[in-house]
Amino acid sequence: MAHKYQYEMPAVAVDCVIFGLDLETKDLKVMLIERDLEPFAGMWAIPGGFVRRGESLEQAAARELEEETGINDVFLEQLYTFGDPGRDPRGWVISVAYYALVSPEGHRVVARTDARQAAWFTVKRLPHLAFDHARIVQVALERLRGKLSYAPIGFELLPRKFTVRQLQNLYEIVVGRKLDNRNFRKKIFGMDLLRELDEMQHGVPHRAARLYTFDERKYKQLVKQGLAFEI
Amino acid sequence: MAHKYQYEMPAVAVDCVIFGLDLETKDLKVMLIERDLEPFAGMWAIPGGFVRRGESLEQAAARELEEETGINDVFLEQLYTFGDPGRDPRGWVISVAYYALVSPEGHRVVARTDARQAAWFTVKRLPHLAFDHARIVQVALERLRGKLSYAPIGFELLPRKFTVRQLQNLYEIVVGRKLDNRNFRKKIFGMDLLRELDEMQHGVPHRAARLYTFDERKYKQLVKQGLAFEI
DNA sequence: CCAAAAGTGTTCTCCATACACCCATGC
DNA sequence: GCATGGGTGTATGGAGAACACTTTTGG
Repeated sequence: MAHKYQYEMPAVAVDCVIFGLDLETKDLKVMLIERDLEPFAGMWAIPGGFVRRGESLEQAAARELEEETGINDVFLEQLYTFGDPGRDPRGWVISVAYYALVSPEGHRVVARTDARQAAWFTVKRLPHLAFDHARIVQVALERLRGKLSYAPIGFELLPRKFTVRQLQNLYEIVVGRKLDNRNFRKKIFGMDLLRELDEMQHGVPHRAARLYTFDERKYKQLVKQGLAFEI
Repeated sequence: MAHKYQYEMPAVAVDCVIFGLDLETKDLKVMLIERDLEPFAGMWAIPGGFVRRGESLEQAAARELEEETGINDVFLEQLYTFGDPGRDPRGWVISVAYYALVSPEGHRVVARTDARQAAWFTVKRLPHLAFDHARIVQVALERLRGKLSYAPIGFELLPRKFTVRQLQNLYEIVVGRKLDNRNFRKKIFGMDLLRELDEMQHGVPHRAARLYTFDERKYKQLVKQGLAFEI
């Protein structure tokens, strides 16, 4: 039982930075919710809440994600734990932050039934955030940028079937710099991680691009051989 | 006040994986303490304890480190937060894990005054550990190995004045594979991060090697220029 | 003078980069 | 037929990897 310890105890929350991609505007987005309770009522924040007895931290993060935004079954990874005294005006609250990567499919617009609204914001122009959430988003962005170059997590931000150009756009958006398309293709195809589909892109006013999927089996084989993903 | 929340609350601990280097035997070591309290009394564990009101998580980790091993003023970085239900037989305890890197100077042998003993163990042959500490050490090892190749944290494990060979040994020990000394020197010197001292190694039964120190100012300049450390 | 580790250059291969044009499709 | 993005090859330079001998010192 927790209360047998001699010291005062903190509350433990999980908060989740949700990243999404707007393939049209080529923007990296973060999903925020509008707080309906004090403190910071009416202000934007990343979704989160208190951990419950009997659940793991990751389960708690997934539950809060689902409850507050309707998003489920996405890439979710622990980011960092924030525990500075004074970070929450209610008292002593330690927050275990996670970040999620969601594909554009099915999560384009999130409509929640409860009063609280959720909406996507471009990372370049975020509103003022509640608590220390600006800091948390900052850390999440650094992690995403860093990890993208050595782990195949970018695919989580794309639809299941995507074009090579979309993949390149993703990297350009997150890294923040243009890449040479010939060199990019060489590298991607050289890793042999994409499965070419018979299907083509459609509904575009120009030549249709071929669609690919990320081949997780090939990736796992590659890892076993000691070869790493790198862009 | 924490107790106004409706849910039961966990206790929050910090635990710390302490890495050290044995330059003689070329072993990577972890410092463990023998528990004197239940649960797991008499078993080896990584040092840790509960966070107190008013201190940050990092302060708590540093305090526990000092209290239980006498080590202070060392590299300390947050690792991961472990919160699976059932990880602590006393009840619901979430642990924020840190890892520390200590240099051989002054911390070769730790003699604590209280009953609990602390000792260095080779990572290759650790005893059975209390709680989920084996898992925590495992995660810390992976982080150390990974981070060593893109951040200049290895110097934290060496004495302030070291030879190039000692630096190479460090990398060979942690990465677990022999490196070509000519290529290693080329790379290290090419980054221009070491300050050459007028001093030489002494007390060795063969040609004495030159001593160097890590030049943090040069490193910070390098980072500003967008150039990254890499081995 | 012998043992042991320090210190030093060159060659080759491969990968990253730079760079420009034709192709397919929708309108 | 034209506008728009899709898709393709080559040449060059730089970095990493492979590789062996001389130098210095203590004993």
